[in-house]
Amino acid sequence: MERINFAKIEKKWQDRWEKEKIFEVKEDPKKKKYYVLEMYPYPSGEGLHIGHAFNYTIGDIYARFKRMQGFNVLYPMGYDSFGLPAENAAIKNKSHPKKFTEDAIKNYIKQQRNLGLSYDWSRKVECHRPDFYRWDQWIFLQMFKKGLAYKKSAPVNWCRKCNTVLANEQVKDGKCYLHEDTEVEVKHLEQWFLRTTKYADELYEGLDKMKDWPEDIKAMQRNWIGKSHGYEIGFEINGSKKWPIFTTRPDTLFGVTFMVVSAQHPRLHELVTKEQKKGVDAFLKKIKSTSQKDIDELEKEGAFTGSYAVNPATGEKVPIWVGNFVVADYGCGMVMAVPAHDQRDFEFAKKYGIPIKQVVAPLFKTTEGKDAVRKDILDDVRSSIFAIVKHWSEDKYLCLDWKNFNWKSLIIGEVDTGEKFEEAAVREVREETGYSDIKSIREIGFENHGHYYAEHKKVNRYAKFRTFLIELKSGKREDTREEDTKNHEALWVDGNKVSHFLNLPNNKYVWEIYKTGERAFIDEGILINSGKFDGMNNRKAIDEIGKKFGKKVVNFKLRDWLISRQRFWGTPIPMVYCDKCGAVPVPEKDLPVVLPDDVKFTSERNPLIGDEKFVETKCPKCGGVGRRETDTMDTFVNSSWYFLRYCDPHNEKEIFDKKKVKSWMPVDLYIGGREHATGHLIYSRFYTKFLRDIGLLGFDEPAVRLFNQGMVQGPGGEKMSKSKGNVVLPETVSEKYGIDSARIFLVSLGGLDKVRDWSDKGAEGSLRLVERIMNYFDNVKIGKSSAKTQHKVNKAIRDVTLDIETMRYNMAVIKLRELFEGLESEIARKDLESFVKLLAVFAPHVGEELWEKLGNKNFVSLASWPSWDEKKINEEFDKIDAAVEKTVGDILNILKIVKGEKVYVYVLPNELKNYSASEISRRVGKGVFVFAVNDKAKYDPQGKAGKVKPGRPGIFVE
RNA sequence: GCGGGUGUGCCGGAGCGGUCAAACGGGACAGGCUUAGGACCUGUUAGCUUAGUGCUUACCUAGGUUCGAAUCCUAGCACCCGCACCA
Repeated sequence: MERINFAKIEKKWQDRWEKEKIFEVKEDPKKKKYYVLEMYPYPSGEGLHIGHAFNYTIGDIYARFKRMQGFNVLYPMGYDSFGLPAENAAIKNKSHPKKFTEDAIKNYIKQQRNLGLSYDWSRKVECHRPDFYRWDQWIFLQMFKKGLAYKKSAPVNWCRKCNTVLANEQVKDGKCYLHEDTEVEVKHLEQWFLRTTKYADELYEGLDKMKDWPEDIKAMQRNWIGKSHGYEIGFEINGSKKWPIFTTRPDTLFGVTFMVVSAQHPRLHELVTKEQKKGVDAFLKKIKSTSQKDIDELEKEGAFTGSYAVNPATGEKVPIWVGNFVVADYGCGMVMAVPAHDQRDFEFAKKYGIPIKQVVAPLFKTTEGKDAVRKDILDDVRSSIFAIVKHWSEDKYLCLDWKNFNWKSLIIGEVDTGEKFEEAAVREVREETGYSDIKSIREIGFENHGHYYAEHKKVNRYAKFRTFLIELKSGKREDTREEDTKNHEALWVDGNKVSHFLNLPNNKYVWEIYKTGERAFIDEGILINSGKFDGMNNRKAIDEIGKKFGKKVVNFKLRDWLISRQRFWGTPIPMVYCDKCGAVPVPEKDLPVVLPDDVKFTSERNPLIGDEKFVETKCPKCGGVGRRETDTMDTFVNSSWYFLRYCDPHNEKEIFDKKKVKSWMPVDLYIGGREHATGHLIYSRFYTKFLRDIGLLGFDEPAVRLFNQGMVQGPGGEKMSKSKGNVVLPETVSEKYGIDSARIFLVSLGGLDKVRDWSDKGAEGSLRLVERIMNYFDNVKIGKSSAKTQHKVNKAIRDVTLDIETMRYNMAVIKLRELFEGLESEIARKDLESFVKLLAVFAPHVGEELWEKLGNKNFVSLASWPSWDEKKINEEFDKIDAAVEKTVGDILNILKIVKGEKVYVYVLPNELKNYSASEISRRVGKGVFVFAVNDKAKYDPQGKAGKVKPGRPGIFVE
């Protein structure tokens, strides 16, 4: 087959599309709008790789599809052109980041054009241009007016490599999001923040309504915003002021034995007494010197401040510690510590010898079987013990087998009046087993309660158990009384078999605690040591105790967005500092504050700082000497609203025309990477809500539907990277297979949201398809479609339409393939055109070429999407195909037996239609003569065909 | 620890109650076409078996629901991803 010159075809159509501006759109009240958007890229010097191509192809296919369906499709592209790499490149080459950036953009545009993407290029936005970033500054001023932009001193994340601070969202795993090898340091600086927390609740609750966003992204945002319900409880400190603390577990209030304040708490010094200052300072110094990495596995540490708080529930005085595990800006920066019921507090208390007070006890209530609590019998409340008795020389434990009750237990016993628990444990072991030579005894875990029917005593027993480990010194035994031992047999059980041996849940539980080590009890249980709340279920007690001692509050993990960056290549923050007036906003009429073009990039330092022309200005308020803010904004500020600017990209009077935005927004389909889940995708939601509240927008969320594409990896399943040398470039791919084949290949590799590996073999497969299609068009006869063809075409239109709609492009391509396989050598023009239309969204250049070949003068890109006729779809045809399939198999089987001879095959068309004979003939190859026959008797004198089962085609051989 | 997700043939990957030994592609193998072919066409690709069939074992594992399960439920295992000292 002659090689097709894809490069020529691609160029031809890309030029025509551009020349005739067919993808440029205007608002049109007569058409329904559809806004398809891919996250605009940072124009890096490296250009696009095949992963980008995949990303854009997803959107392009959808945009083309919607356009052909008659929607007025807005499908723009732009560049996130502020950012560090450009600045670093400028420093390296002693040039200006603008030059670097604009070169990179040119390259991007060229590459994207070559992918055949149907962007409306007239709407391109580039955020490094003053006509864009002046509106960043304008929004900042609106936020400033509303108190949503503010400056404060705070501990901030500093990246040494970026030489600037970072937002919380830009710190991943303690590392900088741009430099995975660089640990973020903490610095205390005056910085500008945007008050994202004002919208925390709406950002959180709004997620429930976003049905067309992926679950995982919404989960990540929920987790990031971190809404939690709890109570604020005031603790009196040092006899005077009340400090509030936040807790989700007020049910454990009676168990508070100390308080912990954050080491970063701004009011820490008020708590530290003279006597303790030295200790606290030493502690603070120590934790400052620990690197972020160590903090990850850090043990809980702290120091006593010397102050005390009063527990409002018990009136007890408890010490206040400073600790490294309390976050300063979450909740109140101080926590009530309940070591018995919080694992962190538990570890801290163990380490510093602080008392542990249990206030919740696990309850094991038997509700089934013969031991189930009986309703008609009163409870008998008793104090009881479990004893874990360890063998004097081996790893064995003494257990009881209660044959008549089907219990397998540890040593269980009741505490007599006036007796201590330990004494009872020792006594019970002696009475029930005879062992009496004890080396040591210690308590294990917490009190736990059992509620069951005790058959041997005929009572409902409510037992409060404490557990003791008793180690024997020797096997010395005393005599036992028969009445104590008649119900059970004492056995020594191997340490690793005890867990299987025991069959009572509470026994299993205390054994588990003994084996795995003691820890805080955090599960559901019954309150104890809690005054009048004793006996209450702790879940219920959360509200009961919370209400009594505090007030209900909601807390968020989300922090305000730190937007100051100590770098040049970003939007200047429009503020002026004046000795008299303080921080003064630049008046709107003076916007934009423009980045100078003539600065020298000589060092790592932000060159704005030394640029007197930029810095020196007048105070807008008093006219006196003013100095401009030299920090710039985080680049995520630009991406928080760029999608609005596409609606009205050249407006010089205002940020955008409200009417235009109203007619295009919100984005109907937003495509981009998962990595933006908790950054860009939260920021842009925040901006949308703010702009709505100042009256510019009439909707709540920027994007109706979000789609996260999967990553494209290198051939071996490895991430593409320059260092590995496995980067696949779209240019190379285009040259080898044509970009249309590559587009088809990329989207056929399985779900679009799944990871995929590039493979040359796979791309060849798609190329074969494209070549076969083009070849078919060279030979096809245009005439009439058979009913079968009509069936196939209509069914394919229906299926492909649905598959594209639901973004199952891989399935759509398969349906297209199947359709193509089934096309016959003669076909109606309309059906052939439908096929081209379906193909054209995936393979736009080839689509146009074939469209033209069919004699069309317009563009298939603007043709209307084919509709299908349900009446033409007849599943019978698929059954016939299956029958043909089967018959071919059968014939080939027969051929194996009658090898080498001429074979005549007669096909009885009980299931097959007449035309199937030629299809069968084609597939079984030469040397076999296939005939369709109607008169069975005539061709089948022996009646062989009669043996054929109904529902299958009959064949027989002459 | 919390949260999201995934487990199917040699590989990628459809299927999500019967029409499933399981689409489609890739690979491998066989045959045809041809001077030749890495190009194209046709077929095979769990095992056994038959002249068009039938059977067995199969969709991570173990149970369950059902006349019937790759598909639904329960438990477990494995892997991937995100967040994580958030009180």
